[in-house]
Amino acid sequence: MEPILCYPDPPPSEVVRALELAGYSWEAVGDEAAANDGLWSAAIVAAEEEAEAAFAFARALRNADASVAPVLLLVRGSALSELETRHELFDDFCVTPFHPVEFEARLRHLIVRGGWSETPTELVTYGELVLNLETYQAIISGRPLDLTYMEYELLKFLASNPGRVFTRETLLSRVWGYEYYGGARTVDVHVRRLRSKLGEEHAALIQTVRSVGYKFGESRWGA
Amino acid sequence: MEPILCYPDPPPSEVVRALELAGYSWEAVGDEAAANDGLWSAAIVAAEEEAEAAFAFARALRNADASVAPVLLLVRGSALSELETRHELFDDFCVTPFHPVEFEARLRHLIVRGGWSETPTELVTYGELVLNLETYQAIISGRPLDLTYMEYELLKFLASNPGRVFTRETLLSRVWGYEYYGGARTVDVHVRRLRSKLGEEHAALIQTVRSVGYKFGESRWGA
DNA sequence: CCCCCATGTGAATGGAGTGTGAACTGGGGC
DNA sequence: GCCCCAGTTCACACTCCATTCACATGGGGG
Repeated sequence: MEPILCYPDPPPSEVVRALELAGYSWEAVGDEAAANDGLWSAAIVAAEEEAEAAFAFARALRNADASVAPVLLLVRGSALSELETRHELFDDFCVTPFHPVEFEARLRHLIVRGGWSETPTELVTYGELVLNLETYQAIISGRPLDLTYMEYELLKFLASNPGRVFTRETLLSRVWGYEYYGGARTVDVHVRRLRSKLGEEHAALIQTVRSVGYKFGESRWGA
Repeated sequence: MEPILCYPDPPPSEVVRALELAGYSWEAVGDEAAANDGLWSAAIVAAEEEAEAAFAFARALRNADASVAPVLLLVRGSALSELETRHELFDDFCVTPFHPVEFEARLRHLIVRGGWSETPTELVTYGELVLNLETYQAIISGRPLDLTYMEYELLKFLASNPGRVFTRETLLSRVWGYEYYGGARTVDVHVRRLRSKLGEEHAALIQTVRSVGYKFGESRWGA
């Protein structure tokens, strides 16, 4: 996906934080000249300080025939009235200070509606393992894994909490999700099937902790 | 100027107050039938309570060919994540409780801009499949498909979100409408009819994800 | 008014997925 | 070296799910 254009350079720290949190790639520019090279999936223009300069930048973006990326304007609540005569300069605005969730929702809406790019996919990754939560698919070292529902759920849970040890009882209640009498073997068997499908070289991703349970990946406390 | 359409009837009191304050004329309706008579400069859909009904109303607005009024959605901050797959239903949203000044600014922006995102092409394509949203026709490999209304709607929804898995419940609520009671078998049967009409070679476009639901086409593996 | 087509629902079927018991393995402690 | 315990592996039975068929409903057009 194309990165997101930010103005000014550097952007406000809350913008950077929200972008990183949402997993977008971005790039900051200080003037319109720099904005004309490259493709952008959206542009964020912070008009909290030096509003006039920001408006000028937005106008330049609009005039540049190449870039038709949608513009998200950041503005103080006290400055909302200044938008009244500038509707042509932006596509959406966000009142600062903003909540990161609202910010991301507006950004996503702009990008999706603008048809500029696809939404970032929800992924769980660990090393060479990638779980696509939207498509229920798993890939390791580029090779697709053909997992059943329970195998997928178990792997997702483990990979979402790498390095942490779970007892069989915990796994049964968190993955299977119901009160369970006996049958701790169930977990073992599913772990075995997972290991065999992960293949020889990655089977060690799921480690046995004797007398305790299983954990995924390396411990955070060092090998 | 044409009045502003409000849903539900009566609208939330804060909406009424803000509209009166800003001097807009408005009218409230309780269902989509009432919305089809008359011209509106914008539509405000409050989805704070009974979000599903509100989404269904917004969808009906979008489908009604007559009304092209831009839609402003009111939504709780905690419900922002529900917007993720519903971007086509609205043009802008406002998080409640809102400040009247922000509300008015968004409304004005919508009206002035006239709803900013006209979809450039009314086509949905995936591989050899082409859906013409204006003429309600479907073509695959150059061969026209004779689809019924529900089959078309289902295929449109799936093809608009390729690679993503949807549960039967999600499909029922998103394609059939909200709070549809009854058989998940309904989805299965329609999928089967779609597959048979797609023909042997393309039947695999709709994939079954066991214990989960259905998905369309291949997965998207974000960067 | 009747027919036809679109749509929804229940039941039968076949098969993939899952759980369980039992045999097997391996390692640590005595 | 032996025993015991925990984990692993295997085979099989059974449950649950998707598919498919057959039929009921109901609305629109001829």
